[in-house]
Amino acid sequence: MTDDPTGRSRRSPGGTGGAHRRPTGHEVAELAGVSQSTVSLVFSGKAAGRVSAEVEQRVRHAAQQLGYRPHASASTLRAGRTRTVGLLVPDITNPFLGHVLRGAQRAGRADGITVALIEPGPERNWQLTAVEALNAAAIDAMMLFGIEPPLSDAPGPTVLIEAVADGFTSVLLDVRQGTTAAVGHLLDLGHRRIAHLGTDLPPTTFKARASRWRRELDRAGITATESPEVLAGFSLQAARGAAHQLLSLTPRPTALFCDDDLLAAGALMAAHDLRIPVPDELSIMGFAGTLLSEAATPQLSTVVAPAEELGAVALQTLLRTMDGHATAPRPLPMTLVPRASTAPPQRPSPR
Amino acid sequence: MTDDPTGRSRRSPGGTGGAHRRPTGHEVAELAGVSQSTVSLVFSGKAAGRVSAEVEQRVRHAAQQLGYRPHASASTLRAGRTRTVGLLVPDITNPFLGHVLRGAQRAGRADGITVALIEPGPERNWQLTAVEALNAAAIDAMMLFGIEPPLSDAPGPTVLIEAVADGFTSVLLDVRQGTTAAVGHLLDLGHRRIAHLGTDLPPTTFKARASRWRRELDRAGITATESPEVLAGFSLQAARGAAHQLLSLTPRPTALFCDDDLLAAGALMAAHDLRIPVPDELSIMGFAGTLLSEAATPQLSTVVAPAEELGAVALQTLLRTMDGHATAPRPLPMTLVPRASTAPPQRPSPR
DNA sequence: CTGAAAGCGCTTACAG
DNA sequence: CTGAAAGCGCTTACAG
Repeated sequence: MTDDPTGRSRRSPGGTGGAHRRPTGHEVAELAGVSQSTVSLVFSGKAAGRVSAEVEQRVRHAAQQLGYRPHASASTLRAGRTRTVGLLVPDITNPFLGHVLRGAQRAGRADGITVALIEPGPERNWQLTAVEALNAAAIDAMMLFGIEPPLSDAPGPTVLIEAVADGFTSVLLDVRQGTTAAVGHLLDLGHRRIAHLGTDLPPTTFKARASRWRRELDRAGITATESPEVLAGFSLQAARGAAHQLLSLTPRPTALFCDDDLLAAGALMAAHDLRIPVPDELSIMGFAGTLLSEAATPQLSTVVAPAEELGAVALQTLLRTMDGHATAPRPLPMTLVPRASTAPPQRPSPR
Repeated sequence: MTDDPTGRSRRSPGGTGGAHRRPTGHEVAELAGVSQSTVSLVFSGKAAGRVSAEVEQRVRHAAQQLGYRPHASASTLRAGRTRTVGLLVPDITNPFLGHVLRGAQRAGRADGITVALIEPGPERNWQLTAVEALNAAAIDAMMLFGIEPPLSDAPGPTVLIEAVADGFTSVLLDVRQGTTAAVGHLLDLGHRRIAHLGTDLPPTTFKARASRWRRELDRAGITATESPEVLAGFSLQAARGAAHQLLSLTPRPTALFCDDDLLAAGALMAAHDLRIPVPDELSIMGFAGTLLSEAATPQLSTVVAPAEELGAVALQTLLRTMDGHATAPRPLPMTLVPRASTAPPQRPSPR
């Protein structure tokens, strides 16, 4: 009784903001002339068949009048779940991420699920961060983006996005199909000397591009000599350097298949350095369909990943995992978007 | 006693994950041979002068052994604050945002503050979203990025980032100084016909660029006729179109000062369309220093905003606002980064 | 169909 | 310096 936790009387400064005390379920109950339990039933969506339609109406109306919303923490504390899932990412500034997050958030909205974006600090690993978030009961479950956990047990329900590891459910892009589309586009244009500007990052998704690229060329009867490959670090400058190597080969490749738009942007820089006109003397294919592919000059032909859908499907898959029905969804198809960086090779490639 | 909220026994699936029950403060207390209150004191950082060093050690050790972390929701419920602040943004895919969020998160980490990224859905306005988050006690306070609220009262403590409105504390980039640096760079290179490719977005930050650009040219004795201006929508294609206009003027501007890297990327496309070599016959200045400026071909000279610092300062300012000491920090200086898209005009501009 | 009551795990005056 | 106790606002069997 002597007790007075006035956390929210501090709510006023900033805007001049009304320092209204939050109404509680009790107050709503009083106004509606029902018990607090009934109010809870209505707001937790468990009213069906337990509260009469008429009473539910009265409750909702009273709540509306008072501006009531259930207190998230009280609910979490009692029910043992936060209805928040974490999206752990190695790099929060990844241009792809915004769309994935948006897709996941929108998919969760209907079920009242919130997605929290979590980036482990530079000094911490994701495992530690995940365990802490789980232990603080800040999240119920998590999605790992582009992280391949070394061991098969995570501290809680987990889904991997664009990553694969033993014992985990993955939500993947169909990069094989995407690669086939990209390389097919170059073949259709008449290219034969199609080099691969890849990256040496560990995730499986990159290896899949490399092997599929090779397979498509094999099928077209193109030899390994005609189609060189260089693996670069995942950065503009690394890609630029690697592209320099590729472009100083004789005969020079007429097309570059790049593992990502970022690498393609680096290749564009290299072509510019060497005064090789794109697409007249060199075609460059990106991969992912980020803003970078649109903003590049010339605009990059690329294979677009359905980033929002990826996020949405990941969230739905995670929800099923939490229910114990873990089923991996089929890989999401990518879409070829030919733009200005690809064209037929200048003359039929000498054989 | 009949009561059994087993929220966390569901934690197992996904990874094979250990379904350890979370330890409570009580269990830590027992192991350490102290009361639960003492454990709480230690973990809420209020131990100084209230718990002996020796006891504190014992508590921490016991906690470590059990893997204890205070339950965030229990703490929130009791203390009346979440230690989470919202970062409300109109567009979660803005390439600038990642850095701002990172800065804010890192600045908050020391104080145990978490930053939640919130994007109102397409159909909802930010006010509604903010009120809901606040009412659900999901956040204590918020930062609005690039949103200028029409009215001076927000539903809770609020700080504006790169936006200005009556009655609110703002955290700003020094875009005037940035503009001076950008335009000064072009003047130093010898340009006189420096056009402005601006945007018609409402935030004050854009108007500041326009007026400062004009002022710098005035000071250099350059007339309005020599320095045309076009305002475009904030998109690549809009910028491309606007740049076309600017570049078909006679005499043609020798330099373009763009309000943002995105617009500069659009200008680069227009120059490419018209076969105007950059920087030989046209210099293009970006603004912001996003990935776009690095990935462009040629790389954009730009004025770099300290995005992480912006986020960090915003968070610190918000914390002070919540304490009632609202003081606007001084605008953060921007840094001129000359790259490959600017060079002296081809010949001394005729006058 | 509705209500009374216990209890989730903390924080916080207060008493000692 | 330490502990006992109340209570934050919900959810959830259980009884009626």
